[in-house]
Amino acid sequence: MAQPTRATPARARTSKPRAEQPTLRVLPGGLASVRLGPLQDMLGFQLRLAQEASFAGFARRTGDSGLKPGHFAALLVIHENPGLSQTALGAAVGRDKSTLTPKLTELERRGLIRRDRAAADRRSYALRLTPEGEEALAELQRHATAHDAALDRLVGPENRQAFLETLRRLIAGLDSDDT
Amino acid sequence: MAQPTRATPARARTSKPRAEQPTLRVLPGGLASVRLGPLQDMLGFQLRLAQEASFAGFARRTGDSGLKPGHFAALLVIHENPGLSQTALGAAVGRDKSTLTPKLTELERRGLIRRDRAAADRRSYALRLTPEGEEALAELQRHATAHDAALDRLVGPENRQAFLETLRRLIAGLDSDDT
DNA sequence: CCGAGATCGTTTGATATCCTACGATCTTAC
DNA sequence: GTAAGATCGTAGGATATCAAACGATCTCGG
Repeated sequence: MAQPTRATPARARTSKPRAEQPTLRVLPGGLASVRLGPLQDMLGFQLRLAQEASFAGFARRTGDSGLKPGHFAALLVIHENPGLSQTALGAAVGRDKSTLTPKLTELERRGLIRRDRAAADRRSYALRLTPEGEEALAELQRHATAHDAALDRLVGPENRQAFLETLRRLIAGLDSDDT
Repeated sequence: MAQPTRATPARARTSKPRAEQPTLRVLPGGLASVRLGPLQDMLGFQLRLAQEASFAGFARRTGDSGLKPGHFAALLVIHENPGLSQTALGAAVGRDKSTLTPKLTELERRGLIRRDRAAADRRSYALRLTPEGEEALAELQRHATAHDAALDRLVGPENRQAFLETLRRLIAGLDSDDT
């Protein structure tokens, strides 16, 4: 790759490695003392860590059922929009349709959803929750509510709305173009 | 901000599917009109979308080099902590050591890093950037700075610090236990 | 010293995800 | 009507990720 333009203005930023330290101890135990440098203050990096922590927290709550955040989102959207297609569901939850295929196959196998051929368009499926699906959703909803309450406590209830709006601005603003 | 006591005491029941609609049209084009229900206000869900949008935005900027956010984080941490081990790097950037193996192999193949056997512990590698690695890092740093500036504009410079701290609270608070 | 247990990096296996390709079907321009 | 093009769900390939298991090596108690 190395394109020609790479005329080495280099050096530039990234702070220096703090003059030859004695090899910097990265303790055996696990940890600590690893400098993150600029990363420590980059929104994108912290956003990733926060998202993963949230995902793990949710998964921890629902661990036993084997249903993860993604399943919850799918069941919820199907519940809210009975009869929608797989493609529409994917767009709503932000996943490619091909990613949903195996997920929905599994939810169907578990008896949580039905995939009826849409009368109006025989290529697509009309997704619906079965009674068992509604039940599973209610159960997940309980975990989700508890999880969101935990997030709320950390965010600070008084900041919740502003935080949410900031996230939405990021989502909308990065939707496929930036400067 | 607005948080009238958590206005929505949880509409408890995932709101109803709006009595049998005429099958709810999910337009062909790309659509819209898909109700997200409670998902719309869940921090975890919006956090995921925001993180993915940010990742995509960064990747779009560095697309040509083939270096993604993960590579940037790795190069930066190595730069900041020359000589650290793969395990320590993984802990710092939040990735399992086994995930880094192929990534580092590639960075080495590209000549961006060196993996010297650590004198003190011949099981581990002492990671360092090569001059080419420093150069690549500087280039990525430019993209990262631009990207973060874009995020800044969306977050609102005056909210940046608070937003960052909120993310850190979430990360720390969910670190492996909640209620 | 010496052996038990821990840790390092790798390998392998399981998911998750995207993209591209594909057959079936729908829509639309003629 | 009909044929070209778009879209639906699926299959396959590529990458990313974690967890478990493994050989090599280190550490520590005796």
